Amino acid sequence: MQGQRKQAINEKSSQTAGLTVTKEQDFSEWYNQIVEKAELADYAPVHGFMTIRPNGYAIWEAIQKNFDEVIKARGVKNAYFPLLIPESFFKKEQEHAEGFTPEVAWVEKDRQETVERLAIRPTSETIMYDAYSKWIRSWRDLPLRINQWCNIVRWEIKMTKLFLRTREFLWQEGHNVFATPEEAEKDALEMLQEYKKLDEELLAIPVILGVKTEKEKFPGAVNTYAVEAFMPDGKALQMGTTHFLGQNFAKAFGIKFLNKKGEFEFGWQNSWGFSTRLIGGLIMTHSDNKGLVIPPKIAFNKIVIVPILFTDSKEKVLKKARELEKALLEFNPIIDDRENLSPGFKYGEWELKGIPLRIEIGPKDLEKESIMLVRRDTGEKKPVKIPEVKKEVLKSLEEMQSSLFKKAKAFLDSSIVEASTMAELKKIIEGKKMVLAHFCETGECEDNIKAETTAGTRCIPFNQKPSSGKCIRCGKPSKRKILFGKSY
RNA sequence: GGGGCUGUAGUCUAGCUUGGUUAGGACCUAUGCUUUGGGAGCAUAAAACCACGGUUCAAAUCCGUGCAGCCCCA
Repeated sequence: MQGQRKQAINEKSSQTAGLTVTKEQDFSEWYNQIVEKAELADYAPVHGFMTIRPNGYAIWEAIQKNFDEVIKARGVKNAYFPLLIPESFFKKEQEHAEGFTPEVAWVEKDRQETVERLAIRPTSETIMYDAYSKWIRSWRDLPLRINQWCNIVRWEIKMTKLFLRTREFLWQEGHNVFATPEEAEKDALEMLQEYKKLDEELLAIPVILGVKTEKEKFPGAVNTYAVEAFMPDGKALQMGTTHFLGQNFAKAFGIKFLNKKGEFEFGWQNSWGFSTRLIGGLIMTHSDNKGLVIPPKIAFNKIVIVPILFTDSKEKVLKKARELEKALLEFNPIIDDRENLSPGFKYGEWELKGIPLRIEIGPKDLEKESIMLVRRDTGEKKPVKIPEVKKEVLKSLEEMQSSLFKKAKAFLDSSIVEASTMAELKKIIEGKKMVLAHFCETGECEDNIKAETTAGTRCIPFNQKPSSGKCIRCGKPSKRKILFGKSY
């Protein structure tokens, strides 16, 4: 809000609304302005926390609604587990404890009555699996599939980027238990496909699927899979992750069942989650220099109707606009009948807020029994006869959805470049693209590549068919290629 | 983890260097009138020095600490 932001505005002080920087000029500031001006979120009084405003929360609700149906069809049930977790729970699984302890927020106040500290959940494996150990007794209790929609707190030292990095965020975390490893791993991979579908079909954000390296995987997991998108500023963004946990947590928490032979066995588990970060990815991927662009499928209000109000024809125009509103009710249209604002102002405002379609209706249109239909992403204006409106709206929404995806897909595809030397790799990453290269998959080489390239280079998970070659760093045999790039 | 910058009405700012009238302007908001096909006009009103401490006759201004925000580098 201050600093850079002020400088940016000084340059264009005559402008009173809309964005004051372009996506190309200053990506980071452009992002901040969209979040603020489209009223998606706001800064909270406490460092690293954010308030999600109704416009932003509506996007989250649409994601929730869609995904909730998906998981329920898979037999997952929603539940809710406590916010506070006893410290001892954390220490039961060693890798998990080491991975999360540095960023746990502890509740210290008024806890004299107990010796034990309480953690605000940074993730809920421990508290959920403690409950699971009580609930699971027999093979007949499996599979157990439970998801929760909740908030979590990870007390990072550095942060702040609304939606992308805050200390508190909302997410869903699913935790399933199976009788066999095959089922658990298969389910984790299927969930990865569900994430891909959600990201691509609903959010219109193309993703890459893959498995994380040893260094990048979730603390306590056997395998971590992820879907990653690529942002216009040259950084990858994780859009969902699933973990095959093996029996690590089951052994730590005593999740065991009697199998058909009457023997005790530990359960095989997986977990999977995505967060409000998706909203950050959505904003960065589709929005432009006029403001937010929301893919139609995720937009709650898909249409804004702007009646053009002249004194002598106001009543007639408003009446027709209200009829349209009624006819288009299923798209949750906004009718902007504010009389003190000019149409131009309204166009700008709704473009900033990302409403997918605009219907302009004025006296000239009435004479022709038509309206003007305007697409948010292309700005294309099209006269439509009134009886055809619903049909054209549906068509435009579909076209917009697929056109946003195609555009983002073309960008992703053009952002992956093959390299065979470290010099090439560095150059490509500096050019804000990702590198596809052979890699020996040792932690040592991973660290070296990170150290030798510009800041923030990471291995990006990528499912690549096996192919033989030499590691780009050490020259040792490589079984497949892997992606490298900067990452959020 | 390292470095830099910033905090004045709901928003953007002037004033700070060199302490000194009633902290000025614009947008927004409210009311009234006139308007409305790409960001309308006039009038009136309401509204601010991040917090705490220090220096001083006097602090938005100088100093310290805290809180908050932004950027760059790891």
